[in-house]
Amino acid sequence: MPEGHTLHRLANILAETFAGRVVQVCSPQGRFAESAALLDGTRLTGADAYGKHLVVEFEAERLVHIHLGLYGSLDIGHGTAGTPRGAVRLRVVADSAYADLRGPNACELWTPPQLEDLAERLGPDPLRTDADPNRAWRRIERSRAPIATLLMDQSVVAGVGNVYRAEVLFRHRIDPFMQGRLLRRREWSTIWDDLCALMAEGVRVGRIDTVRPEHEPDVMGREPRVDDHGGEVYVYRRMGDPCLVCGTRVRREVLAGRNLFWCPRCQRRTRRGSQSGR
DNA sequence: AGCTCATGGCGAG
DNA sequence: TCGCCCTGAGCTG
Repeated sequence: MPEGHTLHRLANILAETFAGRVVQVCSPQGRFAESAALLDGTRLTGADAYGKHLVVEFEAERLVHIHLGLYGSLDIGHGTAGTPRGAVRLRVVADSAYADLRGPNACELWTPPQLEDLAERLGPDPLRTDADPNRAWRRIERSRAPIATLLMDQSVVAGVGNVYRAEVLFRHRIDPFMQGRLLRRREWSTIWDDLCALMAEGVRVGRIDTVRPEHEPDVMGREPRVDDHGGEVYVYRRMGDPCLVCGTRVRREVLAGRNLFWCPRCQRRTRRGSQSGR
C-alpha cells in the first residue's frame, strides 16, 4: 500500500530486474488477458513512476499503466513464479524472476499520448528531477482549501499520501487547517525541500521514517510509533498518544474523507491559520 | 467466521 | 460528500 516512494522503488526494481529482457506476460486472473497476450514474448524496456502511478514500458511504445490504489500490491521476486496465489491480474516472468500484480486500481495498456495526458494533470512529483515546485505554489497561493487537503491533491503535488502529508506538516509545525493562500512562500519552499529529502530516503529504505535524530532526547520515554508500514513517525495514526516533542495528545479528524493526524500544540493555530475555519 | 480499517481515487449526485 | 472498486491484516467473538 503505497505512497509515491513505493512506486518509484518498484519502478527501480522492475527496471533492474527486467529491463532489456524478453519476458513472458500473462494474466492468471484474466482481467488483463487480452493485453497480456499482446505483450507476451516482447521486450520489456524500462519502468518509471509519476506520483503514485507506475508505468512499465515495452518495445513498440507499448506502456502498461498501473495504479495500486489502496489495496494493490506488486510482488517482485527471484526464482520460479509457481502457481499464482489469489487474483493475479498481471504476471511478468523472465528467466529467474517474476512480478505478480494483485488488486490494482488500474492496470491498462497505454500509448505515449495517454502518459503525456497523465503527466499534464499531475502536480510536480518531489521524486522526479524535472519537478517544478512553483507549479504547486501557484495552486496553493490562491486556494482557500486547507494545506492538508492541498498536499493530498495529486494535481497539486504528485506522490504525497496520508503519511507524508501528516508528517511533513508536523515537522514544520504547520496548522493543517491553514488555508493554502495564507501559507508563506518560504514555508512552501521548506515543505517542498523536505518532501524531496524524506521521499528520496523512503525510496532508498522502503519505508517512511520522519523522526529527526535531534529529537531523540525528547523521544526518550515516549516510544515513537513503529507503524504497520514499518516506519517511525511523529503523528500518523498516533491519535491519543503523547506528542513525541511536547507530550500533548495527538489528534485525529476526518478531512476530505481521510484521517488527518496532528499535534494541536506543536501545530497550533496561528493568527493566520485561525482565519481558515474548518 | 465476520467485522472494520487501510499509505487511493473515480464518478454520481 | 458518498459509494464503490478490491485485497489483506487485525481485531472480535
